[in-house]
This record gives sequence, structure tokens and C-alpha cells, in this order.
Amino acid sequence: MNEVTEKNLSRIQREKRGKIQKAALEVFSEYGLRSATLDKIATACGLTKPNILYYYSSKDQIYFEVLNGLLDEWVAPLHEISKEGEPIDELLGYMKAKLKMSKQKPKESKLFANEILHGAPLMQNILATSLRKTLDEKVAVIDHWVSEGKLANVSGYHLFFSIWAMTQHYADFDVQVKAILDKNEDELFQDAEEYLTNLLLRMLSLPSNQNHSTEPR
Amino acid sequence: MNEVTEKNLSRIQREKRGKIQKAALEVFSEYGLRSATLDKIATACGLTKPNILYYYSSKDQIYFEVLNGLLDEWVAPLHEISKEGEPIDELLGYMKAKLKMSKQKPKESKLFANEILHGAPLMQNILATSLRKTLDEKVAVIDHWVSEGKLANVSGYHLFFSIWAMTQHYADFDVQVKAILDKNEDELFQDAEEYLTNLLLRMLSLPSNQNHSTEPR
DNA sequence: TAAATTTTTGACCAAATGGACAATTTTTCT
DNA sequence: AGAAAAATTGTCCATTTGGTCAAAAATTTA
Repeated sequence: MNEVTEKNLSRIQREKRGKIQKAALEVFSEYGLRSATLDKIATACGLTKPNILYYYSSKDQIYFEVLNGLLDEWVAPLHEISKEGEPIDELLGYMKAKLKMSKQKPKESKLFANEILHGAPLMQNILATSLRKTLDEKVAVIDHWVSEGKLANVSGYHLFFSIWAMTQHYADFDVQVKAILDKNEDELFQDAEEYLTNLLLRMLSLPSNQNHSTEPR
Repeated sequence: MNEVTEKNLSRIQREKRGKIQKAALEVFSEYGLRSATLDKIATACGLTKPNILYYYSSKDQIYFEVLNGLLDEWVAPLHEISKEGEPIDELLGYMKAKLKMSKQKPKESKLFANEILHGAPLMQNILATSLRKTLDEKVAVIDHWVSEGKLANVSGYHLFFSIWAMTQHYADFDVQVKAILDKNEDELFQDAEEYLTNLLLRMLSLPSNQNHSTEPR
């Protein structure tokens, strides 16, 4: 019975914390840390303000938990890049994974964008250690590919910057994109993927070498 | 003497309003509209809070003025793209102008980024009319170049999105960039320009046509 | 079922903040 | 110089908001 009790309690806790985090993501991504209010989060998840503070000790802590809870998921696609794979396919796959996240998780994207835009007070440390380390490794892989003649000579760091920038643009600045293009979201992301695929192919292919495994146009 | 009087009064007004706007840009770009306080702006420009409200009727109005005051300057490089110029040079020039703005006006870049990131409540209208119209025209120019065989076949809209994204990335997400790269700003932007020049050259050049007027590597 | 524990909430508080305003100081005009 | 206009400021206020707390309600345990 102890198990069941614990389970029930845990379930309630997990349910409520989950609700709160989900609502917090909505509110924080729309307003940013400071402009978001506990009342907005409370309304969004159907709990009262003191009840939220029963589960989390402060607004800042909720923000921190949400951000941290998403971090691993956010960096995950980077780990998928395999030294053993075909270089251009690996990098195209990475771009597509990031673009997919922009389409399916725009709130998360905006949350991170806002955090970094304002100096990343909670993440600077992680950026300079964990992310940097991972990226260094992947850039080393790219350098290796370049030295092996499997990839055009590009700066790995700037390549990643540009992939991040271009894919996240469709989520973070969606208002601007949609103010300019009338397409629906499916069309938009379809076009973006085509465009970015073409861009990377041209950027990464060796001048005299077009043996990459993508469908012809 | 009336002229002189008017001039003096105007000068004071202009000086103070200038000071306020400059300070407001700093504070708003760092904190965003909501998190910025009049006290912070007051401290930043050495005036008292009521004195600021003597020149501007509200915090929102200061924000609006700053944003609007920068708009024309921000879109200006787009107008420089000339139908008569050499296509690739024109577009490389545009990229370089935008990158230069990221280097020299990161605060302005962040201000716009933050505004758009949060739904562009004050600019949506302008985006959907003025900016859209200008961009439509420039995309028409690109389409024209493409149809004339002077440029590789690319989507003009997505080309502009990617130029915006990649150049502004170095300003808006500078914290992240600097957490990953140790280079000083001059080096960083020098490398970025090289990388982006190469990217655009590969992206825009026709397969069998490399007669663009850039120095060889 | 009754005690113990957990969860929920209404009422409240203190700090922060945008803004008002009358009084004072400074500048301009005649 | 003296009046008029413009600029500046100290003081004050109302609202918002993060957070507290004790009491009540619900749930679990024995």
C-alpha cells in the first residue's frame, strides 16, 4: 500500500508540476521572465497563485526549471551528428532537425532566444562549458571531414551559427515572416527546408564532387 | 532675436530628448519594454523621473519614439539594392551593410529583435505594409535577375530571411557567440564576413558562371 | 472512522513602479 | 531689472505584483 500511496502522491505532484511548467512555458515564452506574472501562469494552468508557490518556491525557480528542463532536448540534435556518417547528409539532417524544432516547438525556441538576447543570466555558464564543449567536438568532426576532402572548406563554428540563425529565425521571428509571406505554416516550412537544403548543398559540396545521397530536383 | 530664442529653446529640447532617447535605447535593448523602468532610464541619462515625463508623456511613448526613430535607418540598406547593379555585388553589399550594423549597432538590433520576438505589438502594421512592400519590390528585382540568368535560382524571400538571420545573429546572440568563440570582436566580424561572403557566392553564383567582381581567394 | 498529512485558498503585506502635481528654479523676453 | 515662460524636482499616490500565512479542505494512513 505504501507504494500505491507514494504513487498517488507522486502522480498528483507530477501532474500539477507538469501543468505549471506547461503554462509557464507559454507565459514566459510570450512575455519573458520579468513581464510574465504569476497570475498569468496561474490563470493559464487553472491554479491559484499561492498554490503554484506551494509547488515552486518562487517565480524565478519556475523559470529556471522550465529552462533547464528543456535544455537537453534543445541540444540533442547536435549529438546526433555522427563522424561515421556521410558529411553532407549528417549536416543536412541536423539542419532539418533544427528546422523541425522551430516548427513544432516555437515557444521553446522563443524562450531560449529571449534568454540569450538578454544576456543569458541563467545559462551563460552552460553555454561556455557544456555547449561549447559539445560544439568543439562537432567542429573537430567537420574539420576532419574537410581535411579528408569530403566537405568544402568552411568554418565549422560559423556553419553552426548560420544553421542556428536560419532555422530559428522561422520560429523566433515568425511574426515578421508571416507579415511578409501569406503561406500557411506547412507550406512555409516546406519552402524553408527546400531553400536551406539547397543552400547547404551549395555551401558544403566540393566544387567537383556531387556524390551526395539526396534526391535530385 | 526670435530666431535665436527659438533656436536656444529648441536646442535644449533637442539635447534633452536626445539624451533620453539614447539612454532609453540602452535600457530598453537590455531589458525590453516591460522590464525597463523609468528610474533606470533616468539614471542612465542623469535626469529625474518627472523631468523625463516632462519631455515624454509616458514610458510607452518613449519606447515608441525610439523604435520609430530607428526604423528608417534600419531598413535603409534594403533601398540601396539597385536593379542596375551587378546582382551578386548588390547582394553581397547588402549582407555587408547588415553585418556592419550588427557590429556597430547591436543595441538597436536587440531592440528590434525583442520587439518582434514578442509579437511586434507596435510594428506589426509597419511590417505588413511598408516593409513588406519594399521587400516585394526587391524580391521582384531578384526574380528579374534570375530570369535573366544573372543569378542562381533562389527564393528571394528566403534569401532575405537568411541574410537577416545570419547577420543579426552576431548582434542578438552575441552572448552565445562569445561564449563559444574567444576571438575579439574585430576578428569575429572579419571571420563572419568572410564566411558569409563565401556562403552567398556559392549560393548565388550560376554553376558555370564565375564572372563576379570579387577578389579571388 | 479518526488522526495525520498533504493540498488548496482567501486575505494580506511590502516593494516596485508609472505617473501626477504643485512648488521651485532657471531661462527667456521686453 | 522684472515679468513671463520653460524647465526641474520633491513629494505623493494608485496599481501591480511576488510572496506570506493561517485556516480550511481534501487526501492518506492507521
